[in-house]
Amino acid sequence: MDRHQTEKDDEASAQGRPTLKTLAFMTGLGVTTVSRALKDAPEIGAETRRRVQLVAKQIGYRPNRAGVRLRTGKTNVISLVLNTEREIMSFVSDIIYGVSEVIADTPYHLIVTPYSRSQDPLDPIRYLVETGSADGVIISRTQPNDPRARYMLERGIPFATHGRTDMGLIHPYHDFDNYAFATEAVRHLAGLGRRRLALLGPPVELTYHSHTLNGFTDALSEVGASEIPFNTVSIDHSIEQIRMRTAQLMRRDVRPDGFVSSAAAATLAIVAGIEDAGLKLGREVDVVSKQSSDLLHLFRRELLVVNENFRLAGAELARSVLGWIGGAAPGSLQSLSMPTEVLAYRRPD
Amino acid sequence: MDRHQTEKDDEASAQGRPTLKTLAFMTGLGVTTVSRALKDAPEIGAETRRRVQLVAKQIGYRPNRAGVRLRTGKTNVISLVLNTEREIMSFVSDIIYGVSEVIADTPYHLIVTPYSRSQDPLDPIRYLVETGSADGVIISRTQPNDPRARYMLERGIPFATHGRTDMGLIHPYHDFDNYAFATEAVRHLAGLGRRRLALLGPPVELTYHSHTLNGFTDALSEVGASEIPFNTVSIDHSIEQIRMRTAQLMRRDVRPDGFVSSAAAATLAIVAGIEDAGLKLGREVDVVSKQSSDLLHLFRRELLVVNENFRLAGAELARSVLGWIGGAAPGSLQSLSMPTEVLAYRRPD
DNA sequence: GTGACAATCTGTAACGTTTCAGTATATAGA
DNA sequence: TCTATATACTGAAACGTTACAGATTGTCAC
Repeated sequence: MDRHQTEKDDEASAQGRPTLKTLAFMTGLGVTTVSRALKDAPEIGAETRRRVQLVAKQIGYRPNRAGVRLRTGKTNVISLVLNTEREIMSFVSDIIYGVSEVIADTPYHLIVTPYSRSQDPLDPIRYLVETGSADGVIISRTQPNDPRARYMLERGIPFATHGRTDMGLIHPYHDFDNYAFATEAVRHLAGLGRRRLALLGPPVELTYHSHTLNGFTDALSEVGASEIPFNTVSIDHSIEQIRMRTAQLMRRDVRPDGFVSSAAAATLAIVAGIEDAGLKLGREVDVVSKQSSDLLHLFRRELLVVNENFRLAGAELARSVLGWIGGAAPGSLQSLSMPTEVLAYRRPD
Repeated sequence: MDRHQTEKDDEASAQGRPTLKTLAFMTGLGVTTVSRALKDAPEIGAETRRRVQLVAKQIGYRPNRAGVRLRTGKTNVISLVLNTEREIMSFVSDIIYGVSEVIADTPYHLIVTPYSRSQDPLDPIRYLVETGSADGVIISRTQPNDPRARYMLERGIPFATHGRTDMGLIHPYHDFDNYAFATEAVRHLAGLGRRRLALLGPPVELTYHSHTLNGFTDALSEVGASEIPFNTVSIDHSIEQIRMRTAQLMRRDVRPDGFVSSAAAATLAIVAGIEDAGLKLGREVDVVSKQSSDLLHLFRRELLVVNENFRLAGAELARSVLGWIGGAAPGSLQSLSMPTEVLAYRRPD
């Protein structure tokens, strides 16, 4: 009666990582029972369940990921897809930490899937989907009509986008309200008496370009200010390019007396350009900039800043993907983060 | 004679991702033969090999990672272990890209394994080793006597450290020559007539603390300058802390007329502190700083900078780990990166 | 005492791969 | 013609897990 074991079970006592077989041997149960007991299946007796779980904890049993993955197809992997050339530096670091924070006490691992300038952004996505390498995907640099989102939606693989799309398709996203950022920025500049404003925004292909631009122009007409076009560059351009163009612009007859900038590094370049042209921040011109870490006010105290929290974005995106994987409705996994009011660390008076 | 198949093989034609079975069915060979043909095993006929590889390419066969991993234990994963609180921002981003660059055309995936302040740094390593989650590991924030390196060396898992250890144990590393950085920095400051120098270095527990400090003090005596102690803070401290301490220091009677700073963000804080005390960079005091992205000269043109290339570090570290996995001698996988000469973007004259 | 039924537990097969121990054929040597 | 050997291929087993389809109890109504 207590001789249930087959001869093979004895091997289970061999050293190495404990498996279900080890647990089965130790508890005198079958591997099936052990497997089910560990996941609280209903047809397992309460005492058995407790016993198995106790032993499992004691010997530090951890399910073999390859075994689970092979059998079930579940990878327990979230992939973060990043552009290795154009991504904002602090974005990469913070979003990774945000994601990590959320998946820390889940069985999920985070894998980073990079793609470079030259590649079709769809390439890494195709790879992930075709090889079934991840249960969920996070993408950034979202476009209004984003082939990646469409592709993943078609294949039914859970994902979340940093930034919204505009294709009439529903999927999880997290976005910063760049419309609100731009309007706030313009209003603030107007409050300082600035009347001719220039915008250094994201590149046209990204969705938040139009969000930012719309906020900018709407607020311009609201406050009765005018735009000095500055769309030969975007925050994707090099520091040197932006600096040079800014200096050119500031040497014109009609030059802006205010800037709105969508990224901190670009703001450094704008300020350098302004100073190259012999003008002074806070005197001839003011700049409102987004930043993701609290450093711009050290750069020039006259800078006006709005904070965008990428770590929070990472956490939200991770929560969204996990939610979708867990069966939640994609439409319920969308979030928008509001900008803080414009922060002036020290206004000259 | 052409009826080798068992009844089961017919299933192979079912849709879904192609497997070895699919290939075996299509080529009329056994799965073993296909498996061996794909990895250029010697006992496979030349024509068969070519035929199998052609078909495999045509239908886009990709080995199932879970299958390989389960059978062989090979994960094809490199894990980058990061501290989610203390890591330098640009370090995270650049090192990831550097690693990605190297593993791009290998079967390896990069997984990011985070740990937080509260945790024992050994925890994530133990997890990786115990669960066999990675074939190779990259760690940063290396200490002279680093329990993580010792642990991995004992278990025989390939790894590389960013920074050297000092335990008499041999393992791959990549390091920036911080001794050379500090000596160069001091010499340059001395060349500008600076005589009382302060060092804002890494925290004491990291190996490159003493490298930096030794370079600093050695060069001090070489040029006959003296040290103003500034070791109540390190580059790990918050911007606010560093700023405050710097301002305190600069208001003393004997204050430094030169700083050496090991990190760009810390340098921003130092400069802010200097200016808080009513002094001017380039006049009363000069600062030499390491930076990893080319932004400090925009901040204050008087800053003197030395570049440390983290992307290259990432690439080197990845190459080292892959090399070790591939059977190279750990001692042959060590590299040291020399600092550029101190760059002054524009010296006031 | 029998049958029905629920409550627990179990072995087998399969996921895709590689390794092991072969098998079949051809070639060569005697 | 026979044996030995090299060449080219093969099936079965195993890695650790879960799903499926039972199997073994005990309880209860009749």
